[in-house]
Amino acid sequence: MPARNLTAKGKQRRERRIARRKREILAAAAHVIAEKGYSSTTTKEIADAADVAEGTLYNYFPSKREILLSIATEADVPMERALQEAGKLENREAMIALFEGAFDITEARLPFLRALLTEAWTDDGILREFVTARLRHVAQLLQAFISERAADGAFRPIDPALGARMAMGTFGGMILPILRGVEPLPSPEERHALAELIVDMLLDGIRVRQE
Amino acid sequence: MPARNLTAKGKQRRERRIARRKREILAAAAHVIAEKGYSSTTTKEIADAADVAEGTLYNYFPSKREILLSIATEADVPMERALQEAGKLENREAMIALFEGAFDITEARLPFLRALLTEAWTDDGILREFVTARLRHVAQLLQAFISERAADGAFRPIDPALGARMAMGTFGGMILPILRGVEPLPSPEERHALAELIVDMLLDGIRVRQE
Amino acid sequence: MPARNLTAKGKQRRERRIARRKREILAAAAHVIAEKGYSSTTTKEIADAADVAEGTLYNYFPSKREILLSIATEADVPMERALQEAGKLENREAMIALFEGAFDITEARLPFLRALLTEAWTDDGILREFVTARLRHVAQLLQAFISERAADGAFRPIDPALGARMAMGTFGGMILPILRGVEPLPSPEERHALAELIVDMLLDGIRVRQE
Amino acid sequence: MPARNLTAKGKQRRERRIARRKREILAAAAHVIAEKGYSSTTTKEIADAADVAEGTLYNYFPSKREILLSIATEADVPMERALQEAGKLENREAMIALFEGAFDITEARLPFLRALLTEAWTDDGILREFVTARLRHVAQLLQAFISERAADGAFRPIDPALGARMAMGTFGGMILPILRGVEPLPSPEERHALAELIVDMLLDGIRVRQE
DNA sequence: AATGAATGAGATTTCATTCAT
DNA sequence: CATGAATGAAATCTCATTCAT
Repeated sequence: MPARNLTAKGKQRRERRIARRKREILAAAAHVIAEKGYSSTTTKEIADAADVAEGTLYNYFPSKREILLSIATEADVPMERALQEAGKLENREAMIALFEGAFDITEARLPFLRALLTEAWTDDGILREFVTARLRHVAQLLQAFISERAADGAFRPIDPALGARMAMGTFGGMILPILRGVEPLPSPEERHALAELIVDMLLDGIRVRQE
Repeated sequence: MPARNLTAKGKQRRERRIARRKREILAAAAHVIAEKGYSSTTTKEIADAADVAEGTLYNYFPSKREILLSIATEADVPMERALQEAGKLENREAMIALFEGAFDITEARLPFLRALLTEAWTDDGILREFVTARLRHVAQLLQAFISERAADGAFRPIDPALGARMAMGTFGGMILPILRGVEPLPSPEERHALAELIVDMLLDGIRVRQE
Repeated sequence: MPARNLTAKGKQRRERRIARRKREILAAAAHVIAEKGYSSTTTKEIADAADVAEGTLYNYFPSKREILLSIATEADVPMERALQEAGKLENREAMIALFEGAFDITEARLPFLRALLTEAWTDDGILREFVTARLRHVAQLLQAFISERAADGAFRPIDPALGARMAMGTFGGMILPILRGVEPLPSPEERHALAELIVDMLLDGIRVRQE
Repeated sequence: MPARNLTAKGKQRRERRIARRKREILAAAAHVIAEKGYSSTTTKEIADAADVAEGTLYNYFPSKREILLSIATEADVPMERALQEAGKLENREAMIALFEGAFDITEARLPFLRALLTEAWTDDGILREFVTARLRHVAQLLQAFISERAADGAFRPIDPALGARMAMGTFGGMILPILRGVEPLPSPEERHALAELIVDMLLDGIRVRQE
């Protein structure tokens, strides 16, 4: 029997090896691209970072651009999952969990997210497909939450869209310096306290209640 | 006739002409770079946008990189000025003026700022020299304000640095989509109301006071 | 007045210079491609043959392939012209003139034709656009001629299409070794005699008339 | 179990298997190379066409170039054989048989011949070794035939070399479009009639004898 | 000063060949 | 023997910069 008929087991092992190598290249590429931006990064730098020859990249990705898109997708996966888990925002605790989870995702995919944001800043296609869509989803969750609370008189009657954008901006103000690499990630212990702080500031502001 | 026998007046006119052409090139370059990012933008594209030949660029700037740095400086000028005018934050009105002024600067220099931020996201030198320094200045103003109010019992005793970052993040959440071009600039009339809203939300939060 | 407004004269001179350089590059490229075939020829070889830098090629042609197509067009021009001049074939002399003219074109465009035929052999698009169309035109002229002569009893009643193909094949048998470079071009003096011979052989064959 | 303890029978079977696989690869390669030309054809395309892995090619041929040379040889074999059978041309029937046989060889080796001619057009080595040599052999047969007939007054006293070239050109005009794939092969029944026509045209031309 | 063709270093991509499995 | 991922040399193409006009 010629060797061209691989056993099922051998085929699986091969597929796993390919998938693993693909992930390795993507991780290396995300690191370099996060540092320098996509167009300033050369395929040679990606290859060196992944410790393979330049030609090898092209056994796994048809072009440099396709590497970038795979990074975007990879960065997208856990966001998608987290949002599905987040479900409906119902109260302070759910909001805290949402922000806390966002810190966790950031940790897990820091270079991927940083590379993604870099390109989203100039590439409309990537912005729309991978960033705007997700942010809109979050904004909807927040808006629905704000509207409900406003309806039962718990929240002030501001424009829910504006309120959502402020909440996201507030979180963005925390997370962007981390993604950019000028601030360290908060430790897992600090995250809960920080998320609480953000939520409380959003809810009650900085000013002491004048009773 | 050689150019060396110029009257003082002629010399001035020549200098003004050069300065004007330089600004034209910078404005054109800022537009293109804001759209595509620095390294994806070619000198030909800049030259075309400025309606000059490629070689002409090099009569005004020694290199492509120097064009980027000039853009950053140009974007920086009004921020510097605004901060000096802002002086000490003293009360709600001063905060509102700070945010409102930021909208005005954004309008005046939109492509410059967008180009600047694009590169700051990946270029540490530009980040430090043109962005971090300014943001730190704003952060200090806000921190001092928060500390004072906290001292006299008007604000809650949160970490002033954190409070400042939240304030800036909140504003960033408003301004980034505008810089990115996915949201329109608020009209001059809207700006004051928007700045008031931001400040009030920061001060009192979204939740209705439970008296 | 800034230099960007060129005089009409200067513009013409510039255009002539560009056209001349374009022809130089094409001629050099045709030489190399005629020798080695299109895909075995590197842009470096073309550039060296034209005595310019590799990058310069791309100031005149958007891609290597476009150079090939320009060669094909260039080779096509005189054939087109000759066919228009050939008009209707009417008698032995017109046939002789047709074949003799084909020798002249071959001399004028030898490398272009050789490069063209090389690629037409494997490239269907080039074959159809630049070769088949011309050959079909010639075939039609010959067929019409044969049909007329057959109608008035001067020619034997063979299939005119077949007769045309034989005539062209006969000429091809003379010209292909020349295009391939294994036979020298006949001198201008030899050409007429050769064309006469071809035509007479076509008309009367090799066999002596058995009266 | 090591392969070295093979019986004579086993050895033969192994050799036959190797030879068979080699022929399969060559046939596949000839197909692809005939379509695209040698240098535009990749080893991957050859391997895919032969339904083996790229590496497998190198178990049978030391290099891509060697595959081409084997194709040339393969194309050459039946021509060699046919020429030996053709023996001396003696009369009209022998000429017809020569041309008819050439159609048969063409059918048997179409992709091999097409691939061979493609490369012979640009590769001097291949031209000399595989094409010129054969053609010269045919030309000699034809020349000898023409000379003899001319000596006994049956043929007109033209240059025998020229006559041979015209005969071959005439046949080339029929066969090249078939090799190129723009005309279909004549059916076995048509071939004899076609060969007769070619020979009669060569002998007596197209013009009706004016008795 | 202004021009834009020329340059060549360097970027992306291809592909014949090797080699560990 | 068969495989196909890995390799890296070489190909095509890009573009910041220079320079003759």
